[in-house]
Amino acid sequence: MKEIKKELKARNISLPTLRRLPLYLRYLKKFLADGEEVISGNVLAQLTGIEAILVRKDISVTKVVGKPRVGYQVKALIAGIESLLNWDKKHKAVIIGAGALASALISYAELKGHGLEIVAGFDVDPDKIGGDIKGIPLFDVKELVPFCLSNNIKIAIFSLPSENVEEIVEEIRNTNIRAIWNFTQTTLEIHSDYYVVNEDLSAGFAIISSHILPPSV
Amino acid sequence: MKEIKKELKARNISLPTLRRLPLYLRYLKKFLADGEEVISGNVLAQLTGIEAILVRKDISVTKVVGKPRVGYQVKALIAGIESLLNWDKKHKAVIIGAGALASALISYAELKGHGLEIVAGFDVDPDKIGGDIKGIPLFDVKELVPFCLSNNIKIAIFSLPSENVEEIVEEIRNTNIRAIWNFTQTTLEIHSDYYVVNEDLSAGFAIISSHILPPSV
DNA sequence: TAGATTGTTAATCGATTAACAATC
DNA sequence: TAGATTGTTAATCGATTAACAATC
Repeated sequence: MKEIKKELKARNISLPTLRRLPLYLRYLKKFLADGEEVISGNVLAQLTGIEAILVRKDISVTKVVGKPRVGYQVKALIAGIESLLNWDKKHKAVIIGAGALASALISYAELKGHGLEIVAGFDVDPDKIGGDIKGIPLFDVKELVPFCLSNNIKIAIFSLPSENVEEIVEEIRNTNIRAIWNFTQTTLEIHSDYYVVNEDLSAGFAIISSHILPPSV
Repeated sequence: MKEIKKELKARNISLPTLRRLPLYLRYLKKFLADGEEVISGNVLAQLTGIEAILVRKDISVTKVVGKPRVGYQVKALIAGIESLLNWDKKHKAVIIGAGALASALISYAELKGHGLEIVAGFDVDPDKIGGDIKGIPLFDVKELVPFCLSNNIKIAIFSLPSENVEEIVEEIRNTNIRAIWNFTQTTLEIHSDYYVVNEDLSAGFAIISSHILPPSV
């Protein structure tokens, strides 16, 4: 795991850059669908609302080179971003906690397009076990470890109540899971065995609400 | 709107700080529930996984002062953060697009605890109109503007397909909405009339997938 | 050729971290 | 008092932005 981080660093790929690449990709695909074959950094900047110089800096990490006076090949740029993000491959994942958020993530078509294959959900609720969400089967959380092992799952998505996070983390250490996408309210430390991305829905709302003036003002 | 941003800047409140405050708040509430009355910056750092010096820096924006050798009053700190984020007030909001993501946000209890009151959902689907999600009524999107006006709604949550974003933004300009929490795949520019927070689910996945090594390695 | 655009190197900006005096 | 912890000021670090040479 450490080597990967080091490698990303050596390649000068920052987390902010990684976060912006999907945005470029989205507009590049639209641009391609419109029949355009080349795009300049300036145009991509205008479409995404990101500074042109930052667009070029970000693109540089893909090693895709553009032609001065012309721009970048849209297809090559799409391929470059997808390759960098490993979005040209399939990623089998499990989701733990089969509630409303799990439904939302399973239903989120764009992620499927990026290679995310959620192959199973796990829950403790007997009413859910044996059922499915949009065709994704739901199993008893007791089956988590054997399922992950026999299907060589590398990614776990956490959408379960905070109370149960700790025990699930322990169980996951007996699997080949290498990355946890964590939507719970428990912050997970990055561990040498697996990489963690903590999402915090309240963080976005903090910005929203702090920008709302109290009624009196 | 510009004055708000300026004011935040004048108070030295950065976006990263705003994003971390909910995390502190979460652990402070747990700490309080455990019967603790004071907490040191170091302990809060350990709980949240954030550097102690950064914790103190972040706390400083709340104007809550601690006692050397003792720490911060937990209740005062909670109150300070909630006040800063306007989480001590109710915020009526509408959600546009009544799909799986809307269900997840409506079901997300923590947001309710932060004062977010989603009072109505809007959709174009006749099967959804007239129904509800967890008791939140769903209306025809045609009723959006009159509803927001007569209920003085200040916050809109976007969870609709990208194709329809533009027209909804236009409609919203005829309301008192001051903030848009945008979960669509269309990036919205911050406008002088309203503040925007763009969420991008693919951004988190980009970090996850780029940290997964290809099978051969 | 002239000029627009890329890609790299340097400068700036802002956020994080360190140092340390103040204080309980 | 002694020493732990706060809060502020300064230093560092990293990301963004600017400048500009290379090039098509």
